[in-house]
Amino acid sequence: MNIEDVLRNPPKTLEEMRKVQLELARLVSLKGDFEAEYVLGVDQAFVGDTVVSACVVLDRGMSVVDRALYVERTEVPYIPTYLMFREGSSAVNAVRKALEKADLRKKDICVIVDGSGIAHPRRCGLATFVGLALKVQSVGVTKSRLYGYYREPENTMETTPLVDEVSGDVIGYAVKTCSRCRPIFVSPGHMISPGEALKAVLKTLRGYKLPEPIRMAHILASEGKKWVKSGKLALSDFFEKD
DNA sequence: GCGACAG
DNA sequence: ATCTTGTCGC
Repeated sequence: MNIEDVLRNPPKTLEEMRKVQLELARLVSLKGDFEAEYVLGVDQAFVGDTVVSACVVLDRGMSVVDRALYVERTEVPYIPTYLMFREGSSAVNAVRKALEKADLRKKDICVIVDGSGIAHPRRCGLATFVGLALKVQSVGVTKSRLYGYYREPENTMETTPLVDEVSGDVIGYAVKTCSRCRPIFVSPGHMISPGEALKAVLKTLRGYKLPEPIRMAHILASEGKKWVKSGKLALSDFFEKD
């Protein structure tokens, strides 16, 4: 069983999904530094069960280089810890489309996803799924905690470790990115260490609560959602032009 | 049984 | 995530 099979033939029951996550978690690599030339942000918006995935490509200076939208239907409802089965396919396709448009090499990118990495009960969140599916470096960022113990960071830009509730391993960090905001949670998705995942987020912050890649993707997804509702954007084919 | 629970 | 206007505060 490999991840291509998962994308082609998605598990149907929760038990199957749980098993898939456990298997995929074994394939994760927590080695790697944040040295990519380009940072991609991925986020989703919804219109009923239609997923609108947005992927924005930025350079190290956080200037937007390219954007891509991918729209598809989803069968799976939102169930905590099983988010990858609802948004994973669309998210992966949006990144593929962006990679093709900008003609980028997987070795030169880091994908920051709006969702958990290994900070997940079975160490297999949405960011991990995207990283494994495309074999690219990925980082997960969430606005609330899904899994792990942590001490509330008190001062702006203070970071505290996110600890695995069972093993005690450091699986990510809580970061108080702005004075009067709740912290965001960062964890490695694939091919990067917890410390470097944190560096990736800190280096892409630009005065807002969320790192630029995610913030930009969120804005694009909202635009895409608007277009879908007005009929100006239809379901994507496997690979179509713009 | 009760509470927790990404988006 | 989504439904939604104004509004309090840095």
